[in-house]
Amino acid sequence: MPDILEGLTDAQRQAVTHINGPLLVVAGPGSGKTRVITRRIAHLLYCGIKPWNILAITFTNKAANEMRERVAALGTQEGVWLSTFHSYCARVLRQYADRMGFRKDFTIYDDDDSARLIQQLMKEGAIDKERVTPRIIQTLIGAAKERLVAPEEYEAAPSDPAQKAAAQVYAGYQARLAAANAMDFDDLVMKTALLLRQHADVLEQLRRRHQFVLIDEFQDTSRSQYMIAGLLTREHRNICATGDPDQSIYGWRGADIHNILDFERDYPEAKVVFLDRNYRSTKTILAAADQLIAANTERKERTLYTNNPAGEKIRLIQSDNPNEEAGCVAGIVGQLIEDGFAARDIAVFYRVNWLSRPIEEAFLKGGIPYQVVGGVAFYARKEVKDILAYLRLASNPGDEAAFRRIINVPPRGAGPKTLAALGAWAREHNATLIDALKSGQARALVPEKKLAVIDSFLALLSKISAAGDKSANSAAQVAIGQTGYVEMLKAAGRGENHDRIANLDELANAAAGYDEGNPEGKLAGFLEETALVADIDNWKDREDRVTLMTMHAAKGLEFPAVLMLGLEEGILPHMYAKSASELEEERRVFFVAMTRAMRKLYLFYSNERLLQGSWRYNIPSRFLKGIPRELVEIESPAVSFRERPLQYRVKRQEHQDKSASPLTLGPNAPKPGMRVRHGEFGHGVIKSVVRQGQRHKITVTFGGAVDRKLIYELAHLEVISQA
DNA sequence: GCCGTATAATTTTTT
DNA sequence: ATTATACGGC
Repeated sequence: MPDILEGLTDAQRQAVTHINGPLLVVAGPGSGKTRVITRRIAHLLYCGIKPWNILAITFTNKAANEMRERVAALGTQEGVWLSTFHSYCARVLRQYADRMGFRKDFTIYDDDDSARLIQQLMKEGAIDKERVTPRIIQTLIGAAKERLVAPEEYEAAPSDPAQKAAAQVYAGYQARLAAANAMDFDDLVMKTALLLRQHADVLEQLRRRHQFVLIDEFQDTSRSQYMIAGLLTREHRNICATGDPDQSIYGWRGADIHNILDFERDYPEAKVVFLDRNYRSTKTILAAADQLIAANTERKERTLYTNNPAGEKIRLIQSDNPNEEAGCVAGIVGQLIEDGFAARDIAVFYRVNWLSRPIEEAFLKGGIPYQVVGGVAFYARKEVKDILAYLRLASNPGDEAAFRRIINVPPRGAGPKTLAALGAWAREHNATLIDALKSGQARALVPEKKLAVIDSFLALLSKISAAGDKSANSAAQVAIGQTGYVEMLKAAGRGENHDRIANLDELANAAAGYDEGNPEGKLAGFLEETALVADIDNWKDREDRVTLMTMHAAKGLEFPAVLMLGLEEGILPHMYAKSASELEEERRVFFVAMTRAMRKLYLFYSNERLLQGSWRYNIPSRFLKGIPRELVEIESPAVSFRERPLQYRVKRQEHQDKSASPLTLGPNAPKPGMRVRHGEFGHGVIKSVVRQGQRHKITVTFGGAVDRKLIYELAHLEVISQA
């Protein structure tokens, strides 16, 4: 067992070497949980378990990929099932699609597609959308699916207009999805649960395949996900759940914290391992977080500890308004960079996406390189979604959402009236909109002049489809190059459409990248990947930029320096959080955010903020009072920060003039002699470097003359000094 | 009936 | 920034 157990604590070793029977690992922030999971998989393989008998579910694709790499570094991992819950469900459903009445090339509708469909059904059903928005109905239907409630079982409280509207729409919504051979995100999970429940032979096959099941971030699994896990493991009971109740922050999406809190009730024989030692943060930061979260009641009692140094006090900075706050953030970030922090070591977190705006402006002014995670994600860009709609429609002619999106983009003379007529025909004949375009009767609805345009549209789709059988990239090339989309952008362009065209190039690149990694995937595989990417999956953690992201997106990450914004009543806790349990979840969001910080933590609140169009005076977040006073240094920007952004701005601009593109600095390549700091092993000196493609395999001599082999790009090393 | 332009309105967290 | 909506021109 060469390296598998090396450097593990007792508790970690217990979790890694436990093989048969249920295992619960309650892992505090920064306690080496990912390490335990990857070593555990490596250990299972070492013990002779076949890779294809291991199923590991992670919260994001990024986590899955990271895990795949880390397991590979310890030996082979070829064949281990490693994916998110949604990807796993999609994969299973494709295999058994016929059992659920779908074809295996079904489309996955994103939130936007499903909202549009609901809106359309509301229009057809003449439901007043002033009082009940599509969004509310979407949430209600999602909640019903989470409880595995079918449309005919859905019961609405008579007094609730939103529920009544949902009851009216739900059946039609499912019917239209089925007609389009499409599923929404909630269907992926619900239909998988139903598949396992209703088809004993399928369940049997899957049970036999997945003999060892690991589920990470267990505190954020939903009831139906828990049910899937339970069905798969009920017989062999080899389920390993890892997570932390204090980091459960997706309750609004159906996550049920009781899955982890009550794990031992359903698996009484479970071995439980607590990982309470933190290797990430300073004593100060950890103590503050530990004290804060102690106020919650829905949790497992524990006390976090660390042997790391006490470090600096947490700094609490009050501003008068968001602009001042942004100026302070830019000032502090600039100072940190001057003090030797790399931009990639710094992160700015906020509860709601729109808080990033003023910060971006301040960073632009200050010449601070940054990247925003999420917000308007790449795949949510209009032009990207349009081209993807062409690809989707070519791949699945039933995809009504895709059809409606692009039938008239660029304009083909098919407006609302034509579309309504086609839609009526399609529903009457139980056919797709594409069928409607092809049928003689429906064609009679369309003016003769337009028929040629329609025919070339249909021909184009066949062409894309044919290209899609070769590769995703070739399909994308056709969709971008031959739809007239780019010409349309250019014609409308007053300069800014260059960005859009560049985004389409990037889409083609993404498709090419997919083809390279998945030669068998073709267009359908690429489409599935684009449907299930998370914002965080696109985070370029190798680029030397300051990261801006929501506190939710920050889960699982760590940064030497963290700045948290908008710590005010109404924002964190958010104004929508009312019940006691919702407030506890808000506190956990705060906890998750602060425990990302390794060495420096800054907390910001502003006295005034623009909320929903009007300026409001905010009071500081109640959670700030949950942090022991002696761990915090309270500062007013007027005293220590107001001038710094200006100084910094001047400096950075001078620097910018000299360097051609300051925003594209790559990470420094490792060199022997370089002094580095590792979160767990401490300070060390790089002894040797071996290049492996994009990666560098390095040997580092840490304090106490211990040599360790690390992958430079994965080890999260802090560079103390160059060689 | 469709197309283009202009105007106003709107933001919790996300697979 | 995107989208819903209205209006005038074709």
